[in-house]
Amino acid sequence: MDRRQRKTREAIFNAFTELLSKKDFNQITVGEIIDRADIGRATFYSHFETKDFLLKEFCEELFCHIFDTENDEGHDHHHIFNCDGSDSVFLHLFQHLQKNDNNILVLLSSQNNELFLNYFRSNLELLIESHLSLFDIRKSKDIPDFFWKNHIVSTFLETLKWWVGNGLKENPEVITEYFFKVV
Amino acid sequence: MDRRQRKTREAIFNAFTELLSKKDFNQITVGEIIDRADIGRATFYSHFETKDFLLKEFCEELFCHIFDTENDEGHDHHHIFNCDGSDSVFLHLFQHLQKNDNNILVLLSSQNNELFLNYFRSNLELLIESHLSLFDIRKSKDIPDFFWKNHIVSTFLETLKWWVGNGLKENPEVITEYFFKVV
DNA sequence: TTCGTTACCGAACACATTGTTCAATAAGAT
DNA sequence: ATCTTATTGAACAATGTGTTCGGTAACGAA
Repeated sequence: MDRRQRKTREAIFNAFTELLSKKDFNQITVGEIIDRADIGRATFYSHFETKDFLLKEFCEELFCHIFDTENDEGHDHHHIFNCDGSDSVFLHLFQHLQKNDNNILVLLSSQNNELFLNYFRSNLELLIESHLSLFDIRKSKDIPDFFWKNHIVSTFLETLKWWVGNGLKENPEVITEYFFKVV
Repeated sequence: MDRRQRKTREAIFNAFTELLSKKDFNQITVGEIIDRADIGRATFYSHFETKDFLLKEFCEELFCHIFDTENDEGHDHHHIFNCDGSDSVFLHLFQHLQKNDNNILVLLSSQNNELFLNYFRSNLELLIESHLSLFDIRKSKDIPDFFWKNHIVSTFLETLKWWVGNGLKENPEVITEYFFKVV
């Protein structure tokens, strides 16, 4: 990829992040983005078809980044559901989010985060689907699997939102404990 | 209130609902609303400052409607947390939503429903706050109240969204049972 | 029915935002 | 050194926003 392309793309993403931390996605205009990124209007549209596509690619990139580093660190995710949550994917996710990514935190605390959360949701669902059987012992037999799956994912995302919204005061370990206890 | 005002207000709301069931809030224009409602542009703006205020008042009205009818039916809500969920507020809410309001279902299944869900959330939080002690026996002592409160409300809303998103296939009683079992 | 009030109309308006086009330029790759 | 391509800046039509205003007609109260 051309160095110029990379630079402008990054400039756009940076400007976008800054604006996103200040105002709602819908209230951000392309004009503001290109002013802050200091690029030409035509350049923006040569990179992104519309503002929505910018958000989409932004989310995708962040999302890939989370799960790539997760995998790079060599965790196998067979113990998703060990009792206390230690060494689970969920703990790793909480830890990762606390350490690394300001961008992700911005997205999670902004209003219009549905798109990003949906990426999260669908991937977590896949993850959980393949390990739901490990959870069999403790789950009530009266409740269908597809409800359980949705419940676990929802609870994780809501816990995450709550944590971020409250300023990341608790340790990842504590949050993971809360999460496992309520689920 | 002038009969003319009521009529236009209703016409706007109806047009808004129809459009909301077809496309995202952000993609709806004032032009479309007034065309469908068959009113003048100036009239729209004499009723609502902006499109966002329309959404706001729309949500408020729907939301009041839910809780008003809840109260009119003379339920006292002291048994929010009886074991199986029968005769709980939650059951009544599920029942009410299934029977009555197409508008609310439209809002719940649309993308941009954060505003409406927030009304829901904050009122449910108040409701639960005053009855959280009734739940003491079964909740784990290691988890702070404010996390529990958030968890219960989130789980209710996520259950509701899941139910609506899946086409209201289950009975309200069944959904309430699921909800109570996972919480 | 009458009379004063007020909501609606509709057409026009300035304004902001969007997304496109194009030739010129400068920075890339090889 | 040369070919390629991203960026620029300015202009552009098209669309949407929110306001204004005189004229009309429906309204509520007497």
